[in-house]
Amino acid sequence: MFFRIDFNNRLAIYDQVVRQIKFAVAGAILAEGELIPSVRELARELRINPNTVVRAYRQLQDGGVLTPVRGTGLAVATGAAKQCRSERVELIHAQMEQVFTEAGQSGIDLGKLRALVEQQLAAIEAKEKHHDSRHST
Amino acid sequence: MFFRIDFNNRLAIYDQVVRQIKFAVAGAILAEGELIPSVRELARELRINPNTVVRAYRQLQDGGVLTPVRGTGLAVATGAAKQCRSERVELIHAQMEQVFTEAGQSGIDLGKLRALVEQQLAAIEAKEKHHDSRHST
Amino acid sequence: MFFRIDFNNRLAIYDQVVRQIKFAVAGAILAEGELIPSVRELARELRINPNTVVRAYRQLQDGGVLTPVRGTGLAVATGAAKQCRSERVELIHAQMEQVFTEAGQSGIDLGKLRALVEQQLAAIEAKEKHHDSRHST
Amino acid sequence: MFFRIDFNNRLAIYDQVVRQIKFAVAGAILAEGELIPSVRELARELRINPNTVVRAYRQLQDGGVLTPVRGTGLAVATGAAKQCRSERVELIHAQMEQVFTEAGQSGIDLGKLRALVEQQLAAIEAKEKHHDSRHST
DNA sequence: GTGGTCTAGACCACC
DNA sequence: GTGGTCTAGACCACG
Repeated sequence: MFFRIDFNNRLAIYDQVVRQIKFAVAGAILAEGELIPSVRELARELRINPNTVVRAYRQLQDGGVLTPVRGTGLAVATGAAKQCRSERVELIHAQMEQVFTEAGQSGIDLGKLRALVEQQLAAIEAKEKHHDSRHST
Repeated sequence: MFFRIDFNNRLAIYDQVVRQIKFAVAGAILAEGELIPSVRELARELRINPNTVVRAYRQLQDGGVLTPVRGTGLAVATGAAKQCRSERVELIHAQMEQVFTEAGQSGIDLGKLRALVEQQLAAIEAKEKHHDSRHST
Repeated sequence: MFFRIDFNNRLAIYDQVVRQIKFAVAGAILAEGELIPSVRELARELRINPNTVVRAYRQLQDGGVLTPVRGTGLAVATGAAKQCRSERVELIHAQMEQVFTEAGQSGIDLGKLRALVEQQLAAIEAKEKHHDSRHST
Repeated sequence: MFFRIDFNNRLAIYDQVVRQIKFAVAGAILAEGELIPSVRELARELRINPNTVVRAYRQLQDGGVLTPVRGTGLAVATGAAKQCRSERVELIHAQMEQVFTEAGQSGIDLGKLRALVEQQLAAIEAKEKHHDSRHST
């Protein structure tokens, strides 16, 4: 599929799944109306327990991102793309805030901090270019 | 004291204590050889259970940051400052990596991401200047 | 299970658990990869508090003897057997050193001391033979 | 004085003091009727808290090993030597038993165990000879 | 079911 | 007063 679980991440696994599904919808990797992978399939792929996937999917249904298709499975709800795009910024902002707050408390030199940040941004940029060269978004 | 606990943070409380003590040592807020607050005192101040502090302090002892002074309390170990300064970068780097990895996967626009980052950096810079104006490091 | 707690021993209970688990791994009573008893189970069996077991298990994880199997329990880490075998000698040596140092300071007659020692060794030998007769090592 | 405190020993400090005083009496290093060091003096020498010495001395008084000499201090009680000599074996035996029991449980090879023991015995023998060459007991 | 964490409250040895 | 240990009982995430 389109993402992996970071077992070292403090974020709960099902939360990671929720996030990533939302991101996929926001980025149109999952189109509205499209069927998402079955619980079993995603669980196998991510090597996590099916119950964990169930939990994530339920949360996404409750949030209006997914909608059940009788006898078929779950599909991305109509209107979910827009919603997820706006949530995306919030989610990232919230995480950024926490990390930078802690970094600020650490008393680290601002220059070093900026260097760390630039390094990360560059890594993303590199990955994006590589991705674009394969198929345009 | 010199920090607070974020009860909403997914990071375990004792881990937050460990982190903050390390940061304090790294930033020379706690000097080598200096006695740290007693278990009971810190617990009272942070409004957490003494056992939680005990656990953090024990971890710091195991890590060579603190050293016991028999019947008196715990003091910052000699050589801890240097160690904590290098650990500080690692800790922040690790967190950054996680957050930026997720941000990258989110497919967010690189410009928006950079804007978010700059906002955070500016906030830290502002806080630091304010701090410097009170007493120079 | 394979050991008991000596509540009169000055050694902390969780340290006794750590010790005995290491010995069990060293002696191949617990094989690498094998699941160890759950926290609750061992606590029930040894009639100690689960938290005490938690503490011991955590220490063993930190020491690389145990490794978590997500959602399943804790297993003996690969490579732990060798490590525990070498630790075993160190642990016993350290205890021996203490006792014999005190014995030496006591001014006891060397002959009497040797007699005490031989008595203990004989006891162990007897027990071992008895053990071997049940199932070969 | 005639002994040191092993701060790594699991035995409580005041217990170590008690033991060592008894051993000194048993070995006639402290003769019956002889004044023992004052609380302050011993505390300073062993680098322990005077209260700890007080506690040890009280225990020795309760055990009939020491007896107060009005306005002067504490002296070795008459009859203490014999008593301490018999206690000495018991004390060492008890410790030996514990250590060897634990060693037995460890499943260590009997040959290796015996080697460890012989090493310790040899160390004591060497020390004793050296001591005898200075002044005969 | 599993381990991980936290709280509350107790006792001990040592200063 | 200090830290060290243990118990009892609770909640959470994960399988």
